[in-house]
Amino acid sequence: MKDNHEGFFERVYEVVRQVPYGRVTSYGAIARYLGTGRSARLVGWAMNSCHGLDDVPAHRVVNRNGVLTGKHHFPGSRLMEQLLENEGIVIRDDQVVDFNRHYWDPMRELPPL
DNA sequence: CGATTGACCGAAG
DNA sequence: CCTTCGGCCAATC
Repeated sequence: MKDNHEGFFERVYEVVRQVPYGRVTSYGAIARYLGTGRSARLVGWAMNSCHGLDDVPAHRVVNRNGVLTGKHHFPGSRLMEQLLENEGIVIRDDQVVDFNRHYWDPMRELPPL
């Protein structure tokens, strides 16, 4: 509880870590929650560094379209899809079915900064 | 310190 | 509908 914001990553990780089981969120939503808003790419960048962090369920983070954009970065070919389906989420054509229903908005669920 | 990039988003052609 | 472009911000080369 002191070096929380060593970098932008830690802040992203913190939000992703709070994503409940069986839920998904988007990069833009996290970015907006952090206040960066227009820098959703930074969130994706942070995920690039999330390799090795088991506390950061990157598979629960998709783009605003509900498409598993980062699935290509996961080991294997369909690990991300399997992880999501393992949580009860249905994936079809690399896309989350009923994304709106599984969507978890940090701004809506988490308290404001 | 300058230039590049990156798992995005949104708009425009 | 699909492709292209710009922006925005931080980390990396």
